[in-house]
Amino acid sequence: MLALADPTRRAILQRLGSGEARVTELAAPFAMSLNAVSKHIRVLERAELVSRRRAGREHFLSLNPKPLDEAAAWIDEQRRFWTQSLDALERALAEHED
Amino acid sequence: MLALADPTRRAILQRLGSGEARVTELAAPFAMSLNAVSKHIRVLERAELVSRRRAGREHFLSLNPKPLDEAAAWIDEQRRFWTQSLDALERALAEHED
DNA sequence: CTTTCATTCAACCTATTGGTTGAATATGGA
DNA sequence: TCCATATTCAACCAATAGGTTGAATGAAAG
Repeated sequence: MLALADPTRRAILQRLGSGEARVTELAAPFAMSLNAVSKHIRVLERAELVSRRRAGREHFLSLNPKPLDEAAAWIDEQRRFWTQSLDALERALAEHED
Repeated sequence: MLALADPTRRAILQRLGSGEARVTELAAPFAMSLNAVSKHIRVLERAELVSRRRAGREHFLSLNPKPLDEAAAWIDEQRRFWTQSLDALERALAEHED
């Protein structure tokens, strides 16, 4: 499963961009149960996108920066491909239009 | 649905990176029916990640470069967030270790 | 024409996803 | 000690995703 595929999870990541937060805080903005958000967090954890720090009964979540770099690398790689094929297309069109 | 979420679809995109291809060609490497691949292609089309050129009974698919730039922009934006919070974390750790 | 080839359409099946609710666990505070 | 709070666990449910097969469409080739 791709953890980034779900909009709720992307929103959670975005929220964590401005600092760590507890489960309850993360859940607050959403029109769904705390349990549902707890599950989403678990998915993000399994994907190693966030990490958890327990302090008594409160769990603080924060972003884990590593996998993002991998994602960016993947996109960059793809981009090279695409740009390449765009160039080829442009050349082809130029020839055709003469 | 996030079109990039499926590994088959990512493989198709990667294949299209080296030039346009027909449905049958795209389907060949996969251990699934032609129909299944045809469906994946439709998803990629709806997401405007690929476009189709019909020539007789053959359909040629090729990459559509626009949405990739959007994706890259999104990732870059996220990256800024993450880097930021990493810095904060490092500062916090430094203080703590004294 | 009839047949073959490239592709999609339509109906169907199963596993997974994203959600629910209710109970369990464990910490904190009166 | 007793109750409230923070969180997870477990069982369940509906919708969707990804696959299948078989028939339909439409172009090419004999």
